[in-house]
Amino acid sequence: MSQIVTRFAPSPTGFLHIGGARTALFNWLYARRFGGTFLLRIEDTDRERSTEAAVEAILDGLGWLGLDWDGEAISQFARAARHREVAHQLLASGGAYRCYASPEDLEDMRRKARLEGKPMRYDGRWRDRDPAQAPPGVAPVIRLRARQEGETIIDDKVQGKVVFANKDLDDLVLLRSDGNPTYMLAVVVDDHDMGVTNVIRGDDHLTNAARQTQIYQALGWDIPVWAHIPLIHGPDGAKLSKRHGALGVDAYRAMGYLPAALRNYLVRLGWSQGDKEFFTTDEIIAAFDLSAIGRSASRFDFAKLENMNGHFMRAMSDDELYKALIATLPHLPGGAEFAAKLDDHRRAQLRAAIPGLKERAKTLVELLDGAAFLFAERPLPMDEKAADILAQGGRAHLAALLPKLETLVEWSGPAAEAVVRAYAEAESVKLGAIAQPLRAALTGRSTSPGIFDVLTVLGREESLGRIEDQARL
RNA sequence: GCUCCCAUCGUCUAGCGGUCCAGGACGUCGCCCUCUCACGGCGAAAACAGGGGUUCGAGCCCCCUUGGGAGCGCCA
Repeated sequence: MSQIVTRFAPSPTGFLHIGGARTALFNWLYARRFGGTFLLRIEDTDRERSTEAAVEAILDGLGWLGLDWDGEAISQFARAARHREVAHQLLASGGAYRCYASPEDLEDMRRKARLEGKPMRYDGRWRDRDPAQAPPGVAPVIRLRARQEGETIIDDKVQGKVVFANKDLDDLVLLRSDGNPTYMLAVVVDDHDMGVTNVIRGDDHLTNAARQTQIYQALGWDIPVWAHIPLIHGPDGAKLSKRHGALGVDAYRAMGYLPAALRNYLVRLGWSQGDKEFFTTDEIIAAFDLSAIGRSASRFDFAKLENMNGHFMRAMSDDELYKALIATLPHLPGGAEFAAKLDDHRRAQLRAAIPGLKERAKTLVELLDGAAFLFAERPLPMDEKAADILAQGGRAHLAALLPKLETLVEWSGPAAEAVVRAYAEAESVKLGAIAQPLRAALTGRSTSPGIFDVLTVLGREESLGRIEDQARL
């Protein structure tokens, strides 16, 4: 088997959205699976809409997702001369011809086609016309002299065999009148020159594959193996657009998702291996194959992503998770302010709190939120539920408990627990009746990690201070 | 309109003619665990779009209908 070469070819007209990320992932996986090469090509031939910022966003997004490409990213625009060369080569061989039809002519064709209920098709008026008849002063385009009879067959790894009648495919433009290549030409030339063996992309390109096949044939080049994967839809089943769901991958980072979780989720959207849901990246690489990809579009479901992310967080070691949180801080809402407050003491507290926190968080955002009590300053603001707990007899318990806690020689979870339990027993109340007021006083909320863990992480001085603040009111 | 693709629980999916009165996961709802919230455990409700064939037998094959989607540019 020859060496596999795949590529991801985004156009830098905006951020890297989730659909593009999945396409990149599949290409990356396929290359990694078969020991091949994964290339990146920026399709920046549309100078009007391409921006440097978008290129940056795409590279950043791929980097964050862990999809490393081989070699330098290639700029399609920089290869325009080569595209022109190929167009002229085709012209010389008779595989293409100059077309002098004006935009108005084309508009007429379009109108007529619509009137007759037919799809717009270039009528080939210059296909066999003597160029001597060219109207003066009109810059021609170069069109492919496509086969008009027979069929063009796409043997697709995902879609199966798809047949297009050549009569339905017209003579596409290869080179614009301004001398710039079209996407169709550029893709074929670049994929060929880059040695791309497998083209994996969204199935919105399926009909393009037929047109590109014709170009390959005219050039006498080998046709790559096609794999057109189904698109992702938004939660409501409609096409993923900026209105709903089609966020840039940076947004997913800001929502606190882990790259490994997002990869797992994305690959399971359309690809499966029996009932297995969770995969390490190595497992996916080992198991991935195009033949297991379904052909129907799927919806993006945040609930499942979130659940999956929670699994990944819990599966991580405390150290890894801690590092991931710190590294992601600049991207999380409120993360920058949080980072500013991080001194050595607080880093240690945060690290110590991770085991209790990670059971309760599905995203890094939730993890950060759960850690908020560590950084709260006395006197703590109480949320509504916490205030309720304290108002309904909680304060009295705290006042009674405080001196007992103050006598503790050794400040530890088990020691504090012994005191609290003894007190609850003496008062003939359930542990919860004491734990909840404590929680309220210590965190300002009605939910938190185990209360004895909180006591430990906060330390003696801060804990007693917070309890006293509430006991005194 | 034309061409092409698709169709199993709300969602992602398993199923490659009999072992499926359809399995798993998320979500939902109970119960258990329990200092709260989570986690975890147990359990429940929940689907083969409809209609024709083919076959001894169809979720799996064929056709039609319906419903989704994509493409039809001198955009990519």
